[in-house]
Amino acid sequence: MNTTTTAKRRYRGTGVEERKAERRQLLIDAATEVYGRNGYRHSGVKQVCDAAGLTQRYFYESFSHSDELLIACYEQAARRLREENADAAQAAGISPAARSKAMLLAYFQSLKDKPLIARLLLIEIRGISPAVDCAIDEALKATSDDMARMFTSPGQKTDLSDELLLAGVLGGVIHIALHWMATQYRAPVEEVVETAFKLSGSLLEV
Amino acid sequence: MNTTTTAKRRYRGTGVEERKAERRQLLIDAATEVYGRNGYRHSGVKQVCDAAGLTQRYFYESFSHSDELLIACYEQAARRLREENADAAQAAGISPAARSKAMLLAYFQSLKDKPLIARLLLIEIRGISPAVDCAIDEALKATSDDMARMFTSPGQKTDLSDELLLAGVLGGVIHIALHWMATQYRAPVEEVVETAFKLSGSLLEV
DNA sequence: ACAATTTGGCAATCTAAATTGTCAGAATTC
DNA sequence: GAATTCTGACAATTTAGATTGCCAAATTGT
Repeated sequence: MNTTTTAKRRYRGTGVEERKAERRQLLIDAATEVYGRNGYRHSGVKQVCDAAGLTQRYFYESFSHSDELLIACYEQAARRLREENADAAQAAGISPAARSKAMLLAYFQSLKDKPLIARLLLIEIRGISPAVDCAIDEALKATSDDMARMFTSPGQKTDLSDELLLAGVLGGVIHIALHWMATQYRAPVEEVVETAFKLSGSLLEV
Repeated sequence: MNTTTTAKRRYRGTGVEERKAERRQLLIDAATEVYGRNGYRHSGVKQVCDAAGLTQRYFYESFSHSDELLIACYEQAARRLREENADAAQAAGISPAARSKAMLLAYFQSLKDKPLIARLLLIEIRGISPAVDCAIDEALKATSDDMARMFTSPGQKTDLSDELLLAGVLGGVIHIALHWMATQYRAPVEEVVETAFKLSGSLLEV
């Protein structure tokens, strides 16, 4: 049906591995879209393959379970979001307040710009399988570390090792995002950032 | 097999409705246990019925979908928890700080005492179906309202209508609980309460 | 004791989806 | 242009579980 995909076919020219990797990435991107739209547990292998323009046969070429694909999607999305946030924070100078605000702005703006990814990252994601939960925990831990770094000035030796409080602030930020999403992103992003910043005040007043 | 259940059998003596209601409650209690232990999506109708000492036939007598039972379990657990918290807060006097601390203590203590219910309420619960999500949102909204009431002294006219901030603080409290649970409730409850209280400081400084 | 009702167990059915298998035709290499 | 490899479509198989149907045993009212 799709002769557009034919354009990239060179088989033997580019090694088998490369084409295989292309298909894998195609599946990840399509799945990110589908999962974000329907939710993981309301999407099937077939649906994802159709969206990717591939047949089910290729699904099993790259992934053994559905979970594996979900994890790949989640990790890709989470990594990109973290990178964007880190870049934004970098660009904001060294003041903890300025950096954390920049980071929050980047975070919320991304969620608004890519609502499907927001859904993938924040909703319907827990409890699929232990492996998925594990990937989530790792991503949250990494984000939590990022946050701790934002709130500490370079020379400062403030102890932001209070994991519980960090987890709480991060959870708060996530729920602010969830509430914002549930209300169709009605509030302006600046207001949301301000609210999240207020919440994280407990980290600054050490 | 169970002749213990026979003790309550009186059929015609107690009306059909009453026995039906008993069975329904039996299912809810058993399901709360099973869902808390395995997670909803890894539990089946059969498993729940076995745990309740009833056959699958009776499941369909009281519920048309599995979802319906899940919602019933969730609502019962959420309602009880809110009641306990409200009672604890009541008993703590009128100072907002004292009341909110009492409420937080009651909340975390309950989660520790009933880890299965904690799992049911906080994990693996989102995204089952729109109806379930709706029940969750309602429960969270109610809890959020409770919180707003705790943080306002009776005579005060402080405006705690900032839904976004309330959602954030509640989310933070939930994630503190999640982190606590994930680390086998290692930290003493007082410390957890203190952390949550610190986080909610942004509500008091108005 | 006997008829009527309720119960519990389990088999049969239905559904949906994952996973595997087959194969004809397209593209590539030589 | 013939042999080889890759592709896409789809059928067949498996699996898992929900949902329904049936019946013999237990319980009750008379």
